[in-house]
Amino acid sequence: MKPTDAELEILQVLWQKGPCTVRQVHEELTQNREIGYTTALKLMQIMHEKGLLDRMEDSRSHTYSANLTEEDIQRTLVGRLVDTAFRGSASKLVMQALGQGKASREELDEIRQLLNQINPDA
Amino acid sequence: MKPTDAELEILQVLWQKGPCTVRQVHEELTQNREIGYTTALKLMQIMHEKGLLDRMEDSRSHTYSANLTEEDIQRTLVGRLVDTAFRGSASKLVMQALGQGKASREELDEIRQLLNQINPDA
DNA sequence: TTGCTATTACGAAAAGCTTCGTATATGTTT
DNA sequence: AAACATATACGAAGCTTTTCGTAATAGCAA
Repeated sequence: MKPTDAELEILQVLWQKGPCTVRQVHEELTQNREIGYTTALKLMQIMHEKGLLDRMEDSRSHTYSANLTEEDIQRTLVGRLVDTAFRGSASKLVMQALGQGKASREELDEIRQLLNQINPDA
Repeated sequence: MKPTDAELEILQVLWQKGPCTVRQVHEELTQNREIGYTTALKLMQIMHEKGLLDRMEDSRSHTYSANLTEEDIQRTLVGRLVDTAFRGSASKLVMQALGQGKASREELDEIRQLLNQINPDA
């Protein structure tokens, strides 16, 4: 399940804030860019139809929540990117990401630790 | 410059085979999926208009080549994915990619070496 | 030359994504 | 109850991407 760009924006809000009404999501989105209320509503309705969001119809307004975790989507998107842009080589993607020089020393240490867990005797 | 999915397929062919005619690209694409000749042609014409491909009009048939390197596009796509799906954290993406367990021991060693180059005294 | 084949050019249909206007329903306030 | 505010529902327009049919063009073969 690969979300579209607009869908991913909405998922980000729900992952960070937890279950939200359309109004709450819309307010968050307008922090970053202009987008109409009914646009956000429509997107979330479609995402619900697709099974991407759960919906609680408690009160007058509905409360939506993400049906997949952030890690689920990250796994999907990384897998796709490896296949389509890196000819299946996850390590090439890793090298590219590390090469951008945006990771802090602490993050690099974390990665080192993970490497040791995967293949300790190197 | 973010290529579409279909555009990326074509770029992959050109990166691997070097400059190609539409026929050559089309033959390669049909190895993986069904796609009409004129569909491939149209895509390549559009990519040329966008500046994504160069075109040599030598003979009757034209020869196309990628205008950006594989690394250029990889950098763009990784950067976008980090921003949209990993909240800007390149190291989270790296952890996710490594966690999939698809990298061989040799690849992991390569990554270790790169880590040491970036931040040797850890 | 006349027809056959391979190629590009053009246009438009089909599908998916994004956007929002308008209508409708449901509470809330006076 | 009447007016108002807030929500959802619906439908459609606009844009991008993907697809291919048809026409025009250029070389090749008979």
